[in-house]
Amino acid sequence: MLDGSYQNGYSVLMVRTRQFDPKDALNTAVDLFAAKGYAETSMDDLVKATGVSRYGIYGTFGNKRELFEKALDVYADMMGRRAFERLAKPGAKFRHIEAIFEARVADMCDRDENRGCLFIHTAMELAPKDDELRAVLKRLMTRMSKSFALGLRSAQAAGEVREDLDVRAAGEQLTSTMFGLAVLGRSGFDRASLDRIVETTLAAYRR
Amino acid sequence: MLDGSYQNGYSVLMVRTRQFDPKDALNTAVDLFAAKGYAETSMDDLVKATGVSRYGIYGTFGNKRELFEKALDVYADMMGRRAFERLAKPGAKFRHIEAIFEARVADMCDRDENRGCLFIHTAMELAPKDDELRAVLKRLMTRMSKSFALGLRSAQAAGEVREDLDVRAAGEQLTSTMFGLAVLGRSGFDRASLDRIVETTLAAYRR
DNA sequence: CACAAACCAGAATAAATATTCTGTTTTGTA
DNA sequence: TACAAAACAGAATATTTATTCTGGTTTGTG
Repeated sequence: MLDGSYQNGYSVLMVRTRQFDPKDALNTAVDLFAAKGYAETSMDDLVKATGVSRYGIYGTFGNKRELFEKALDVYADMMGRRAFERLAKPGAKFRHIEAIFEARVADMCDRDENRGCLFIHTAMELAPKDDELRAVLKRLMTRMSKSFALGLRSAQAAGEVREDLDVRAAGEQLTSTMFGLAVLGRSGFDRASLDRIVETTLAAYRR
Repeated sequence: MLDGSYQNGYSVLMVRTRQFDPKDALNTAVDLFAAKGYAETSMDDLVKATGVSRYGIYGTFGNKRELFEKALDVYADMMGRRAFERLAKPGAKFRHIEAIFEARVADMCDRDENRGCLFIHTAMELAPKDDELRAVLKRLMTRMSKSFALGLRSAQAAGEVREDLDVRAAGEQLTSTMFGLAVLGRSGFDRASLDRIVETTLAAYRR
């Protein structure tokens, strides 16, 4: 039975419980996909990294494509919750934006294993031939841009940011910069370079 | 004989001439790799798109990896010649930088078939596990940054750019922006958004 | 305890694909 | 024109990999 209708407490009589936490497995999948992208991450990589059997993966997550889409959701959620949610709340300050970029730079050049970026992988390998995924991606990135814009608006109100800044355009610029940093980090640019890019960008916003 | 020692006018007695222009074939390979990346471009795709037989491709370019590396060279050369060379010459103006971004935006959202970016594909799929390729990429991108910096310096001398701009940092920022634009373009952002990003970035440089 | 449903490990299958091989065709010189 | 080197088209091979299948194991309930 591989139709996924069981694979969890959906049957009246559950006899054997699964021996892994789907949440953990999904997080591991997120890391793998973010690091290597869709095509370069094999089901075998996923089996080994999660310690979950093929049966478990297919039964719980469907096929590779569905697993990837779930991973993309989780990734976007993580980014949203960890960083961007704060910007939409009242009282957001410029330092919250700075913190997002500090974390991004750290992710993109400090680790031994570069953490990659699931958005970029999706944009480059999947988006061109998958209209739905491209739409998802656009929505997620637009949300990012809008969060930045809201944060900048708050910072403007707090007198931290130039009054004449077009926060919508700046939000889009910051989103673009997030991806540019990742590409340069992957290409071996050091932390100092990435820091300079962030500082140059943000300096133009400050009052 | 697949050792590549013939495959062109290298033998004393050439009997049959190849029926394709290696230059054309390589340009086609550049387009394919730039659009789809390394893994997603199969040798079969290359055979079909170039019209060249497997024998011709392997004999002339070696294997897939070598062909990709040659394509990356050509791609970097094209970018260098078409756009960046101008920035290093005396008398470079701000409009030359603007023109580079206009062309980039056009490439990334005007075409039916998005033209992609070989640098990003290389950075995302190959660079992490290939030290040499990562070094090549870093060198190429550094060259881009320096070209931008030189152009900005000239524009500064011509009074078009703020005197207090750190042209090195700005050059790196523009390089990063080139990649950010490509990622957003692939994700379905429209021309207006990309134009706003470019304008926001460049506006901060103007005197 | 015994059953059966759901799980697990890993083998089997099928498809894709990089690379090599084979039989045929071309063509500059003798 | 005949030869042979080199090119061509496409078949064969070997490898990788997504997915399914199989045989055995676990465990909540009767």
